[in-house]
Amino acid sequence: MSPRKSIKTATEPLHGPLQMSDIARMAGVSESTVSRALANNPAVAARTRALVQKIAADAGYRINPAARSLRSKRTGIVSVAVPLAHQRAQHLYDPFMMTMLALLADELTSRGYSMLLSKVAKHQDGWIEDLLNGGQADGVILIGQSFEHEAINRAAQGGLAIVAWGEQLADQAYPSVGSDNQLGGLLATRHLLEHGRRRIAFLGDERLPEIAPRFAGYRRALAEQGLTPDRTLLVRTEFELDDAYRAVKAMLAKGARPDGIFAVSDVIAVGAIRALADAGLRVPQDVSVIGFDDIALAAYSHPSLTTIRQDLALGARLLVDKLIARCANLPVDTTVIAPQLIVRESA
Amino acid sequence: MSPRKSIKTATEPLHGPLQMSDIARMAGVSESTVSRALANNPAVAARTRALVQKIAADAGYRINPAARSLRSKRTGIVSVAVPLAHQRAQHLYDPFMMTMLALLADELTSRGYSMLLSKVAKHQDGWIEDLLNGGQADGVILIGQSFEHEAINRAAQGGLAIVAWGEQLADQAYPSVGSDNQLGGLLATRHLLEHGRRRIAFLGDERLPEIAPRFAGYRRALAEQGLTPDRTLLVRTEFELDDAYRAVKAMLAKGARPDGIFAVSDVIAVGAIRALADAGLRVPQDVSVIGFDDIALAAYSHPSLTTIRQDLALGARLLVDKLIARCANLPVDTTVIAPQLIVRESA
DNA sequence: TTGTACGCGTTATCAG
DNA sequence: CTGATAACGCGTACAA
Repeated sequence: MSPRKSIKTATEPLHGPLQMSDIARMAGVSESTVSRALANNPAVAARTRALVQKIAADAGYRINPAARSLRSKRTGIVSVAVPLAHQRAQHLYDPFMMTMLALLADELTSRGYSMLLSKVAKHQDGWIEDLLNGGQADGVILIGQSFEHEAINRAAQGGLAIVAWGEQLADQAYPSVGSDNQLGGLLATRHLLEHGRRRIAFLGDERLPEIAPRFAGYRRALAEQGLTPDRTLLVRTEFELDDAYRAVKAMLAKGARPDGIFAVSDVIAVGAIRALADAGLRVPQDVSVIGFDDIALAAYSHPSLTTIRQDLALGARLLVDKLIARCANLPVDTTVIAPQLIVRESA
Repeated sequence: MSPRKSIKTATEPLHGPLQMSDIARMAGVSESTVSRALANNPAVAARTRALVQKIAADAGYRINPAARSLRSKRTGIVSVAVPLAHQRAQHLYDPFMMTMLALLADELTSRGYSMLLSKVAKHQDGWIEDLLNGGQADGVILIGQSFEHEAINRAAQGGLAIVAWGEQLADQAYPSVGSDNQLGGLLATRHLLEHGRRRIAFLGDERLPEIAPRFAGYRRALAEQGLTPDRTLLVRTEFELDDAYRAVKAMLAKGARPDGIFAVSDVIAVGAIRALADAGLRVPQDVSVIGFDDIALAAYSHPSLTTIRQDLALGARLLVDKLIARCANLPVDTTVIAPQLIVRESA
C-alpha cells in the first residue's frame, strides 16, 4: 500500500471505482459542481451540466450510494415485507403475494426505487424498524397487516413512512390500500345463494384483519335470506393449497355436506376442489365453489374459478404513490377498492 | 423545532436515532470499543463486549448501515435479478420464479443478508453493474441467463461477485447452479415413449440456454427409438399460461395431432392441457402431457401433472453458498443437479 | 454560476 | 485490551 502510494502520479486513477473528484478533474470543475450537475441541479449552467454528465457517463462513473445516503439520508430503496405472524410456513410463493410483489417491483423500479424484500416470521420488538434496515430503506410497504396493527401504528406514529395493503382498521395511523372485503364476501355469498345454495361453507381464517370483513359479508348475505351460518361449515385454513385440501377433507370426513363453498382465496378454492373431487363430489354440480383474488391460475384451473377479483395493479400503484407521498411528509389517506364478481365455471 | 432545541438539557439525546458516540458515553468506553464490541470482535474483553452489547440493545441502538458500508465496503445486501431479454412481459410472478425467489429470500435472510429484487427488461450496457447499485449490494444472483452469457462473463471477469441459476455454458467465468437439463429432457421424453407415444410435441423456446439441452434430450430420446422430431410439433412458447394456451390452440388449428406433449415448464403444461380440453382431447387418454419444474401447483391441477422435478431448495442454498464464497474471493465451482421424474396422472 | 470547507456515522490503523 | 485519529465519498451552507 505504501509502495503503491510512492509510485502515484498525477494521471493515475488507480482506485478501482472512479469517484467524483476524478470526474471533477476530467471536467475541469470542482466536485461540488459535479455533484450538482449529476443531480441535474439547474443552478449549474446547462452547458456545464451537460458536459459533466457526458463525461461521467462515458467514464462509467456511478455515484457511491453509501456516501450519498450518509449525507442525504435518502436511499432510494423501499422495503417490502410480508408479515407472517399467523403462518406456520413461508408462503411467499403464494400466487397472490407473488403477483403483488411483481407489480410492486414494477411500480417501484419505474420510479427509480429499488425494492428490498423481506419476510418477517418472528415479530420481535422493533421488527418494523428493522425493515428500514436502520436507514437502508426510505420506507416500508407491508403486504397484509397480519395481527400487527398495533405495532404498525406505533411505528407510523414514530414517524416511519409506512403503508400497508390490507383492511382499513380503526384508529389507523398509517395509510392503507385494500379491497372492500365485506362487499367481496357479500358478493360471493349472494352469488352462491342466487344459485340455490344454502349450506355454504366458509374457508379461511376469519380472525385475520382482511378476512374478518369477508366473513361478515358472508354472514350478512346469509342473514338476508334468513339463514344462520352453520358452525360445522366454518373451516379455518391457511392460505395454502395443502392446508386447504386437508381441511376440506377433514370437514367432509366429519360428515359435513356443503352445497356451496366460499373460499377466501383462489388457492384455497383449488385445494378445496381437489378435496371435493377426491370425495367424488362434482363442481359445480354437487358443490358450487367461489374463490377470491382472481389470480392468473383462476381462469385455467379445472373447472375454471368463479371468483371475486381484487385489482392488484391499481393497488400496487396506489401503495407506491402513497408511500412516496409519505416519504415527502405529505398527508396521505386510505383507499378502499371495489372488488368485482367474475363468473366462470365453478359457481 | 427551534423551540424544542431551546429546552435542550444535558440528559437529552434528542437526535432521533442514537449513534455510536451515545452508546460509548453510556458504556463509558470509546467509540472504537463500541464498534468492536458490536462486531463481536474478540479483541475486546468478553465482559466489556457483553456490557456494550446489552446497553446498545436496551437503548434500541442500530448501526447506521450507510456509514458502515461507506467505511467497510460491505452492505449485507444481495441483489437478485431476473433477466428477461426474451420476454415480452413481466413474468416475475411465474410460479417457478416465485418459488425460487422465496427460497432465496429464506436462505439470504437466515444468513443475515437482505435481498434487493430487480427485474431487468432492457439490457443496456452495464445492466449487471447497475444491479450492484453502485455498491449498494455485495453481489448478484441471476435467475436464468437469458441471452446474456457474454455480458455476465464480462462482469464476472471484471471482478463482480455473480452467480447464476441456469445451464452450465462453455467458458463460463462465473459459477452456476442448475439442473441437468438434457437429462431432464431425456427422462421426460423417454417416459412418454414408454407409454407408447410417438408423435411428441415440444413446447418451449429451444433457443434459451436452459431449454436447448432439454430439447437435445428430447431429440436424443426420440433418436433412441429411431424417430425424428416433427417440425410441426415444435411449438415455441413463453413461460406463460396464456401464451402456451394460444400456441397449442394454434398448433391444433393447423391440424397437428400430437399424442404426447413435453412442456418445458409446468405452467406451460397447464396451458396446454386447457387448450387440449377445449379441443375435446382428454389427458392422458388422448394426449399424454409431461411438465417440468414440479411447482406446487403440479400436484393439484387437473389432471395432476407428471413432471420433471427440479430441486430448487437445494439450488437456492447452493446459489447463496457460492455467492458468499465469491464475495470472500474464494474459488467457486459450478454445480449441476440431477432432475427427477415424478409420475402423476397426466402422463 | 461556481468553489471552499465541513460533516454525515462508522471502521481501520496505529500507538499506548 | 483500549483509545485517539484519520479516512470513506458525497452534499450543501456559505462565500466569492
